[in-house]
Amino acid sequence: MRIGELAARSGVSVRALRYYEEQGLLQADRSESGQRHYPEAAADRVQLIQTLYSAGLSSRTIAELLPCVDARVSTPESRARLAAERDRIDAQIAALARTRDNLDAVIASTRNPACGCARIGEQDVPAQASHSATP
Amino acid sequence: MRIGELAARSGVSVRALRYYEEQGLLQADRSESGQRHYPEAAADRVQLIQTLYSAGLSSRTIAELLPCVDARVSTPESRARLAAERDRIDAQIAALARTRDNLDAVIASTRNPACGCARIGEQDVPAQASHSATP
DNA sequence: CTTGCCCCTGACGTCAACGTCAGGTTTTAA
DNA sequence: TTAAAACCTGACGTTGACGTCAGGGGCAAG
Repeated sequence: MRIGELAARSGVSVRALRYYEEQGLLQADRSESGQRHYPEAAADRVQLIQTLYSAGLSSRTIAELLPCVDARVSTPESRARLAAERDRIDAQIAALARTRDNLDAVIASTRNPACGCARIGEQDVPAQASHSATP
Repeated sequence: MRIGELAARSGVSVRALRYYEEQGLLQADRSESGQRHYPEAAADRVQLIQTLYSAGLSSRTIAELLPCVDARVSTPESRARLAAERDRIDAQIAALARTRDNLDAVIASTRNPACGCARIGEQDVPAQASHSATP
């Protein structure tokens, strides 16, 4: 399939697909005249790329990890890299969950202003100068 | 306290604090000579702002929501806004969890390439799956 | 007084993931 | 055959949350 159809199928722009290729995330065969031609599986790959982007990975990181995902082989370094990204995502999930709970508390307190609910931002930070770290 | 100390305490840059003020997220008293002066509570507020940023909220959204957090009152619109952000964060958490599970599967499969683990990116796509014969 | 550190206000620079436009070629529909 | 649609390669524009630099002021210590 050509780039327009892939864009339509995967829900990203043509420009984005060309950008992915530029970043080494997506390969394409070229026709005689230079037009890109993709196999069916490209749609899944684009979905995967989008998923990883939305998880906060950069193009460079994705480019480093995709080959080992493709081949399903990993060096110790790539395994460490994968595990590190997994842990980063875990931490991000935890932080988001705390934020969501805080938002819920705010919603509850603003719904009924008379209550003595805990204030948002007052989690349990006994010491000072602590970054957003593991609870 | 002055801006340098607040920056050191909250772990963000002086530039960021001035930016927050510019965006209407953080108020400061001014000394005679124009220097910013913050109360102790400002550190907590900066933490909150950082938390909301890291949850993917924009300056504008934060600026719209902070007053109702402060006053703990909400109009129907702001409640809806808060709930919408909460739901967005929930969805983001779910997507991240799926990505993390995918990453775990990749890690497992690359750790032991001989196993027949599911491939990443194949979540629930019941459409046709024409695999080239990968043993 | 002057040295050094902190502070001020602009204002331009950065970076990533694209959007968009220009100018030209290829493919497809009429 | 021809016109529209799709594609190509540059290359510049956009956005958000700052970084960084320039140029100048304020204040306690030596």
